[in-house]
Amino acid sequence: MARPKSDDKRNALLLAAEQVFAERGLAAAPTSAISKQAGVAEGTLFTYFRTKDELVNALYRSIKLELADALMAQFPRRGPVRHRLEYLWNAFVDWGVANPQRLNVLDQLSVADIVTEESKAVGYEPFAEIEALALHSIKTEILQAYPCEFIAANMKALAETTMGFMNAYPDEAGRYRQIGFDVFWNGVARDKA
Amino acid sequence: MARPKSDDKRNALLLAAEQVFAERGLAAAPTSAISKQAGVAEGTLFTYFRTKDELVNALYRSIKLELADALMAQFPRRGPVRHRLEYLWNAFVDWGVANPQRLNVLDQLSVADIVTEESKAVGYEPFAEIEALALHSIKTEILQAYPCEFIAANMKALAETTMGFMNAYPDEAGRYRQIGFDVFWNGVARDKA
Amino acid sequence: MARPKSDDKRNALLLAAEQVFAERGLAAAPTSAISKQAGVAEGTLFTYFRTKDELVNALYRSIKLELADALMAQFPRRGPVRHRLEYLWNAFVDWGVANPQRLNVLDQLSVADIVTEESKAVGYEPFAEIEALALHSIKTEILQAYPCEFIAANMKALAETTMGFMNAYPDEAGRYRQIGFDVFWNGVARDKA
Amino acid sequence: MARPKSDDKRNALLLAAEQVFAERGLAAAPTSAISKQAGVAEGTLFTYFRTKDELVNALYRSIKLELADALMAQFPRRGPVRHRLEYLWNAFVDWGVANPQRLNVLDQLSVADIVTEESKAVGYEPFAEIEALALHSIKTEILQAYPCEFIAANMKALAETTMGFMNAYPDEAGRYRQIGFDVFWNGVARDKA
DNA sequence: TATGAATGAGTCTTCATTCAT
DNA sequence: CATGAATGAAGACTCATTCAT
Repeated sequence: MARPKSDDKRNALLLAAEQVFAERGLAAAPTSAISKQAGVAEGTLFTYFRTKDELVNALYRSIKLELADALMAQFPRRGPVRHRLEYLWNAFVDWGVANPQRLNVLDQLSVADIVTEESKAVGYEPFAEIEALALHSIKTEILQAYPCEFIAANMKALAETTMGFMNAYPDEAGRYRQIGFDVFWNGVARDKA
Repeated sequence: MARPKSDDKRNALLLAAEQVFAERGLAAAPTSAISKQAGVAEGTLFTYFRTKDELVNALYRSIKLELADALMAQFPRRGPVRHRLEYLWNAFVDWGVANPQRLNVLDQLSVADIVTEESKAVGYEPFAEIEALALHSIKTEILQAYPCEFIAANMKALAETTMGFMNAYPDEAGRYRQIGFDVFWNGVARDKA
Repeated sequence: MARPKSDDKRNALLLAAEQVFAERGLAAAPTSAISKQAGVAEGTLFTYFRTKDELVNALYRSIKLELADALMAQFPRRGPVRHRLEYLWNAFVDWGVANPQRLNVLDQLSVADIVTEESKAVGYEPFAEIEALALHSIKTEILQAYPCEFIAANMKALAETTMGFMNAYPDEAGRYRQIGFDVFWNGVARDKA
Repeated sequence: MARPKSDDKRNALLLAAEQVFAERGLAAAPTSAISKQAGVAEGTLFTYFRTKDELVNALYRSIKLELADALMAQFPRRGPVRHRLEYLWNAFVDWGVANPQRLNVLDQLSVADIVTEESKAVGYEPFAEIEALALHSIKTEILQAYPCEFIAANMKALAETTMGFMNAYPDEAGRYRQIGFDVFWNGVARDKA
């Protein structure tokens, strides 16, 4: 499809949606509030996204993509396994702490049934790539013989938990980031560090 | 009393709410669908719960209570720490797999802002007892010197991840239950098993 | 129709209706509020009045009847015309000031279309009698040659206006009662007093 | 602007509200009936008036304004007091007889507690001007030494009574208009005409 | 007869979406 | 393409009335 005139407007709408969802909750967020926050007319939203659901799904993908980029942009392709995993961990956790609103919305979207399976698949794609890249090069070496996706899922779960504590106790954010990773590493590595 | 308010009907409404929330999502669940599913008139819902929010909060508390009971009813007060933690793990995970719908709704409610802080506090109460009982007796012995709530939160996160895999791969449910616990235990225990 | 058991309850309901209408306005007065105020169950109201409309009409008649009684109980059958009219005036106005709530409700009911024409006729009956008694014995003497009901209607209108001022400025209630009557008398009498 | 808000539609809604209130009573007038009568969709009403209350208040003000205009447009600024008062009387009474529905609704609104004090104040404004103009120039001359507002209130009360008779007996409307004014004038003037 | 839970039509209002300007 | 008024299908909640107890 030919893109509508302004990418700026599209981005403004996505950003506005994120803000409104974070403030009022996904359920109670009318499109009118989103377009207002974005500084465009109510009808304009629908020239960029055919329906509200489409906007929500686009937002989900956009956040997922940005997150994937945060993880991969500087990912070290070489070096000790522990270092590389810790790099991923820190990149993930730092992103979440730097973008609490975005993380919050991502949480909401992840349980909302508006997000289609297709979007979830698309959103997962870059992570599959990351995992493939990171874990595959690693598995045989020193991690437990668990399914690759299981390890990744656990990492994600522990990282999100850790973010929660980092946000709740900013003074000890550094410590939580560290012990969070320790829990993960000790949980899945064959030998303790 | 003319016709006393029936506990059956109240429970039917809670159950119906759970089903409808699971099917259509918390956001898109009209009270009319709930009363219909419960087999009562639309108005009847409001003689048992003054508002929709009140119903949602009651449901949250009810699920939390049931879950607490599933964990605590047979909880072994003595014995090796590992055993007792594994008991909790299995009880939680088995409950979640046996009640996927209920767990799903609990997840939705946990991020919904309809659930009040008070409800969250009430819902947390029985778990505080678990934590006190389980973790306090443990901390000094063989677990890492992490904040008690951090360990609990990690346990919950890993357990929910594990449940996801148990549901996705029923044939290997037993194995996932086991390795899930291993990840947790190795992550937080001072010495590997 | 055979009267239900308790006249007390019937009166309690009428009184309660009056209070609730005065407080919340005729429009926003649910029957449940009335029965609660009367100290009976919601259903009980409907054993004394088949419908809400019937209750409203009964209340209208009851107030009208009480008012008529206030006017006629001690009405002087003899004496100078001016005195007797002034007696009526004072009785009316004093009743309204003593029962502002009842007067307020009467005003609401008078414009509400729930009150049937029949009720209005019935409510007017005693006043017709009063007028007949008072004015007929008077007309030919010293009042203007206006239709009897026109004079009565003017008297009522002026009296209600006067009551408004008496309620608004209680310190000058006596004065308003007096000048109100003067306006009426000078308006309809053939010669100024 | 896309489609500007149309004054026609706004007026249609006010007129429709007036008709529906007159027919069914203020209490039993759903907004759906109003929008239907106005020939617009149910939702449209709420783009012109945020709430039903706002519509009601706007209607009150609009009627009051129209009435004020009917009285003042041609009001004679000079001439004998009696003439000028009679002009006002006739203008008021003629307006009421020509717009019985509007007058009826005004009466309903005047006792309804939906109409705010602010609206009442605004609605009274033009009449204050009338009073100032008419009565102030008069008080010292030939009227009784009554409070200005008391005279005005009596005038209104008598006028509405008169209108009732004019409507009830159209054949004698002219006569009632005359004798109504006579009652008023004789009631408040220092000397009989 | 008294009670109050049960009923469901009806109320005001919101909101995603369309379309005239 | 941008605008925002128009639309009408829901949605949460109320309430007069019924009826099981």
